[in-house]
Amino acid sequence: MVDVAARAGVSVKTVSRVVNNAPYVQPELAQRVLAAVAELGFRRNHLASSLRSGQATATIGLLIEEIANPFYATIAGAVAEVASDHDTMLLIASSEEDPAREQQLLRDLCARRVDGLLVVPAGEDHSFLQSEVDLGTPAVFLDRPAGELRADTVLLDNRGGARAGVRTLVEAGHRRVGILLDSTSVYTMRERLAGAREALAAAGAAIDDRLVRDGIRDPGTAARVVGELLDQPDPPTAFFSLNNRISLGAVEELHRRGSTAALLGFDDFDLARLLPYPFTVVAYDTRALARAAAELLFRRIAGDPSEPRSLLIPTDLVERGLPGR
Amino acid sequence: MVDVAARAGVSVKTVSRVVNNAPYVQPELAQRVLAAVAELGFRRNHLASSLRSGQATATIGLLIEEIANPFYATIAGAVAEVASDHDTMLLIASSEEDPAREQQLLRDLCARRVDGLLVVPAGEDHSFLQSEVDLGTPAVFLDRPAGELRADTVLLDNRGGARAGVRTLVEAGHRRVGILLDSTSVYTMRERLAGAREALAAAGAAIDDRLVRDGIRDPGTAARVVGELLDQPDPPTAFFSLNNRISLGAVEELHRRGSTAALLGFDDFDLARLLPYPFTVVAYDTRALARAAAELLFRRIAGDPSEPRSLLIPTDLVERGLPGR
DNA sequence: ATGAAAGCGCTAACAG
DNA sequence: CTGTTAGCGCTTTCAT
Repeated sequence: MVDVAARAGVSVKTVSRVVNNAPYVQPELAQRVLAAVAELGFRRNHLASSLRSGQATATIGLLIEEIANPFYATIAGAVAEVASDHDTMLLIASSEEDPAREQQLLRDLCARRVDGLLVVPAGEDHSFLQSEVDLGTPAVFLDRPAGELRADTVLLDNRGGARAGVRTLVEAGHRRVGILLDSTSVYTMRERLAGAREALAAAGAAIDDRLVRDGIRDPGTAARVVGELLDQPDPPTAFFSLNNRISLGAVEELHRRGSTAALLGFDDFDLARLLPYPFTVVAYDTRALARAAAELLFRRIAGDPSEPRSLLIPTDLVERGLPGR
Repeated sequence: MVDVAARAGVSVKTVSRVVNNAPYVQPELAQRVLAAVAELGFRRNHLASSLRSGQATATIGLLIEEIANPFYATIAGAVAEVASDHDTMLLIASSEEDPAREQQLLRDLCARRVDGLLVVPAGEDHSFLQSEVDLGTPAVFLDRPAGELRADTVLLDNRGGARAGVRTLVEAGHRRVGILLDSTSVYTMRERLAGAREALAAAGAAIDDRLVRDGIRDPGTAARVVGELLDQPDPPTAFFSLNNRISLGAVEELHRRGSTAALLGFDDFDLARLLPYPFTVVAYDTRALARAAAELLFRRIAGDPSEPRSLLIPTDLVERGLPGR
């Protein structure tokens, strides 16, 4: 900038004004400066700029589990759009479900002085963020609630969606429902399970805990567990799979066996229509979830001082066939 | 940092040393500093640090078309892993296939003084990056070659993969092959088309340009075009679809008609096994593509001064059934 | 409307 | 081993 100023025969401050499109610069001087900028290939150092001006790195941090996962990729895409509307760049970090790593990454994002944080939390305690939030780095949590920290939160209606879905199973006459999930250590799984329990309880159906199977991490395991449940005496007449990885394995096994069990899944699929076994899903709008969170964050960045808010994104039951009992 | 130094009764330099784990600090002083850091909630300002130290923002920029697209999400995931190995964060920007936007985003990334750039190019001319590269911001292009810029490039073997795939069609007796693509303005499509032409030409099959259809952007259009081609006199006996969006539509239409045409697709599917119509694909390792590019970039960042390199990632023919003529 | 000087928070270069 | 000083590139403040 000093070089540009020298070349244009003006002060650095004038260069700064021109580069930032500030008013009150004579067109003639501005021309000279622009010419010098072009000749010298000058590019403003954004780091120095935001160091001096205090805030506004025009960057937000997004912390997710894993960017390659389509759910998080969809979130990242929607967030990127909102960020782009605010001329803001996106720093993306993947926690890989490791709370220690999550904490380190969040600290690092703060050290880079992002304007705000969008977090799909992995850990249970985010109190370490309190000082950052107090110091003016707003944080919005999405998909899962923050632990030990009062902050804005945007969640799916996991419980309500599961309840509505399982209610249709009950209404179709099913009482023995096999429930397949990965881990109760994940908030969304607990909520979905609770919703299922509520719907069954409302029908006066005692829940058979032997039909609830967790630890299912991949389609192969899901297929095996479905087989085991079907092979036991008094097998389930319906299944509720709590995410789409599990649904996939269930579809395969039910199709393979020519079963007539009903299948309900949480999470929609792009290709559900083409799969060889009909099933109904509890769908939701991932982009709406992410957009709501991002827009809330930018409102906070703009200075909205109101109390922390909790938003709930509704789910939608998409019926694609559900055999009765 | 000044406050921490005062509190610990040491100089700022000592604080700096402690915070950066520099050697030659008495454990006792280090303890005092660490205590002061904790009490004051001090967090090092990464911006100021990299401003002063010249380089090393520990950030790389990734420019892609659209993060929500699974192909790019997979790339981002693999890049994030490599970056994480180098304690580096990832700034992701989506060009949305707009060359002007691409240029603006790349300039912005440079203004933020990223240590390097990973680019899936959208535009045809990247000469504007020359000065940045000369000034020490290395750039590696992936999936498509850079325009008007000598730079490292990592590409898929689009042409070879298409050639090998279509050769199997030819060997199965097919001579009339319908070719479905979105746009010849995209490098990868041109290459795949060229590979298909080569394989057909090698078999002495005159290419019927009426069987080559472009402008197919979605599965619905793909299905319609497949129908049109099958309904014309002397229809194709096989189809080659140049990406998986198109393959999806083709699968649907062929299945719907109970057709016996062979289907070959470029791009593999997660769920290909479950789809209702058998087809063979030219598969490739997207993560390998991204890893190779990222590793090359970090080698450049570390100072590798050798000539720009071009890497070619091989493809793999996955046969899942291919009816003969 | 333009410029001079100070300083954002940190680290490099030197002293001690 | 520790401290002092200067300065990264920019913007703020206050003159002019």
